[in-house]
Amino acid sequence: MVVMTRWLDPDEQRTWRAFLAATRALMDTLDRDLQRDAGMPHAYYEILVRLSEAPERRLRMSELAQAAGSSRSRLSHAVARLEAAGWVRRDDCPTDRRGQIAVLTDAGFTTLAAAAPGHVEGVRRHLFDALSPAQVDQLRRISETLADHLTGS
Amino acid sequence: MVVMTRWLDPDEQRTWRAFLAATRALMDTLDRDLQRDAGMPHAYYEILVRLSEAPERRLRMSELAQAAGSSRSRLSHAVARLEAAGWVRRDDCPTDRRGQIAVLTDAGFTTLAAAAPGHVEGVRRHLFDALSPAQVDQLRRISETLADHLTGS
DNA sequence: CCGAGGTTGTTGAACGCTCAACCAAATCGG
DNA sequence: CCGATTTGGTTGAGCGTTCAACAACCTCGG
Repeated sequence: MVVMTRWLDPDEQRTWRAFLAATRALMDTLDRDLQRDAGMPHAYYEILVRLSEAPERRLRMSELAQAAGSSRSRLSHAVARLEAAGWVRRDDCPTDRRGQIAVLTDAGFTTLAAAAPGHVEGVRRHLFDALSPAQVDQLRRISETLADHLTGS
Repeated sequence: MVVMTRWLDPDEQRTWRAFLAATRALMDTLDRDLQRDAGMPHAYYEILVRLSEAPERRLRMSELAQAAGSSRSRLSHAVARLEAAGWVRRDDCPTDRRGQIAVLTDAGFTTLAAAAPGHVEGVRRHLFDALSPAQVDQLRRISETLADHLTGS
């Protein structure tokens, strides 16, 4: 059976391309700034953030992967690098002998604290300063809807 | 001089994290689908799209990089791969001996035509179907504002 | 016409991500 | 209690991106 493709109309085209351009430019900028100023990509920064917010700054690998929106494999590679940098340590899990627990070290926390102001400033300048309060609200609703829609299917 | 960091308030935090989660999930999904169904990452798909829309399906490397939102280096590597796949050809530029012109081959066009319906369907399902018409309009304005703000600074 | 400086495009190394394969440990069904 | 299945995490290969360095060419002032 032949199914007709529901192509994008001109308005949707325009929206989609603007969305692509905007998100790419935004992420590229933040990523480059973070790499330059803190020596780490945004994905690693986010891992450190999630760890810093966890009780005792420790999380099971799989929970950390979930929180950071990362695959297990990606996280495993990433934590290996973060461990080599001295920013994260691996502990064995007492209740599950398969488990590993990633722990943010003091050095990791210090590095994160040094990187955060510059990064937040970038997010503010490149995202929030460009939008009206109403648009920020719209963006929140849109993003939450999309995130629900994508992770719930 | 010490400058106070303008931290994100809770609403901004929530917006930023939802935005991160949504864009990451969306791009990951589309990228994976495209890789599975068409054997190419989204960045390569976009290069083929831009070429297909150009007069005679040919563009100077630097214009193509601009159009696809890519660095020169990235495009150079990408076109090398696309050429190896037989989807793109390189011609010399007649007016500038430094120049190279990327040309979409018939095989490239055929591959793109085969990949497009599935990809567009994905964009529709994961983005437009989840949003109201008003939200699509909001997203367009927000994206255009951000893109202007980022590329114009 | 010449040389300085800018532009175009490529290259190779380092790095991060993906995917599939894999091991070890936990859990489930009978 | 035992085998089958599932879960947690790691590994290595292949690929795409970045960055810095580079070569070739153009351009513009003098």
